[in-house]
Amino acid sequence: MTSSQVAEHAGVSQSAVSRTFTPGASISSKTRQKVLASAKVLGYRPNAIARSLITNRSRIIAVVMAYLENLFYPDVLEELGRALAAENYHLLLFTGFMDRDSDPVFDQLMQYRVDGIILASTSLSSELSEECASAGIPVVLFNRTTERDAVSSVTTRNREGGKRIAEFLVAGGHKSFGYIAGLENSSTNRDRHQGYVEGLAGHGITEIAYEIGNYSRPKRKLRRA
Amino acid sequence: MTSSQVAEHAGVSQSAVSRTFTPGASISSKTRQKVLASAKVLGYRPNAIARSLITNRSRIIAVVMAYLENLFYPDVLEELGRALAAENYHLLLFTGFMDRDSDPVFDQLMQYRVDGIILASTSLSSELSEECASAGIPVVLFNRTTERDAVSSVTTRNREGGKRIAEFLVAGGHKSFGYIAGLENSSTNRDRHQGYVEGLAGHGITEIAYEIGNYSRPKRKLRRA
DNA sequence: CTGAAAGCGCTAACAG
DNA sequence: CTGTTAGCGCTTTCAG
Repeated sequence: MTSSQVAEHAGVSQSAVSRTFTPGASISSKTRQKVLASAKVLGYRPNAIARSLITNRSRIIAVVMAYLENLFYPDVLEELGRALAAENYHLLLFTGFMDRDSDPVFDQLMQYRVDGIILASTSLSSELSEECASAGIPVVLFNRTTERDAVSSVTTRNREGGKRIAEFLVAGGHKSFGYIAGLENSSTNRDRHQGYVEGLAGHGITEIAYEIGNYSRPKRKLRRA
Repeated sequence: MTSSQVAEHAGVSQSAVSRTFTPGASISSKTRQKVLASAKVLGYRPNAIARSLITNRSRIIAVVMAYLENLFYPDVLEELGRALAAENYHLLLFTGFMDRDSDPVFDQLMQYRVDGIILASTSLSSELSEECASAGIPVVLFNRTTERDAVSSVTTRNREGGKRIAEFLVAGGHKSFGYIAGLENSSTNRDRHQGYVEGLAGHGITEIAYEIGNYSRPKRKLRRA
């Protein structure tokens, strides 16, 4: 079903059909009704692909989440899906690859001319971040930060969180302290650790056991709903 | 960056550029190299949107998962992402809406001319399932079954599972039995229940307490990674 | 408000 | 193997 076919059926021009499905386009409600009626009969839906080609906007946002094992991410994903749908955007998900080889992912992603990229649980090589910038594709990091100021990022206040944990433990009367790191060189981990150390330092505590955990646990097997 | 620009830069026809990026196309390796070189310099990537418009294949698979709260689904999603990427397909995710209003979702989904639809944690209204069929879009249900034979589905053997649980409990010497249902009218729940009842019946047990749980638990709040 | 016409970037015959 | 040509389905000037 194409707009031309609908136009023919409705006895109007193809442009009229296009205008019918373009919010705010200049069209009389009479013509509009005719088109809508024909569209319904023929089961017509505008072709988003063709539209994208000419408007240069795909209304697709790429979301890159290397893994979903961390329970936090599915929650985020669901929320993201809801929010994007509300704005009539669509979510192209890239997941299930190791953190290392994200470059080929971007190659794919660029080909779809996505309107924006949300990076969670992965980072962008500086080369690619530059390419996105020069291509005019907005990139936002989620739960990550970076020094490059071209890239926006959304995170929680990890340092504050670490500090509060420290206060909490001290207030609980604890006497010996430790810290189990996540991915050691992630900004998330650095910030939490810093806050924790600072918090304890405020109480004159400097002796803190340290271990690296990498957020690891035995790999989950597929489970049944 | 368009193929024409690359063609000009490389001193070949635009078709040559197209052929360079079409696996199996008839092109000399000399021309190919020239094109590849120019493409690299200019940072060219084929426009998947334009390609889709003419080939009528988007290489996009829509995955519909109403919610991701059940830990099983993120696992599936990750696996799906991996598998699709390996075949050079892309995953358009629809999530974060209530089970009821999935019809508008399909409206969106149809506009993108997806090559196929995977439905998990949601069902398709018969009307839409028909429309997909007539549009030639393959649909597969995941973790759901249906009577309509036009629709394929992938599930685990729930009946067998229910039966085995029964055997297990009996073998453990238990004497009184109960069953907590999930969503009561889902095929998944029906099959498990049936298997469980059958299994127990095999041992002459017919008295089984019954309660509906709806897989519920207090709604999870956003958690930090 | 409406239609005609030009093209978005690409693939797919078609000749050479 | 290569270039030329004709569209894919749509939006967007441009006249009327």
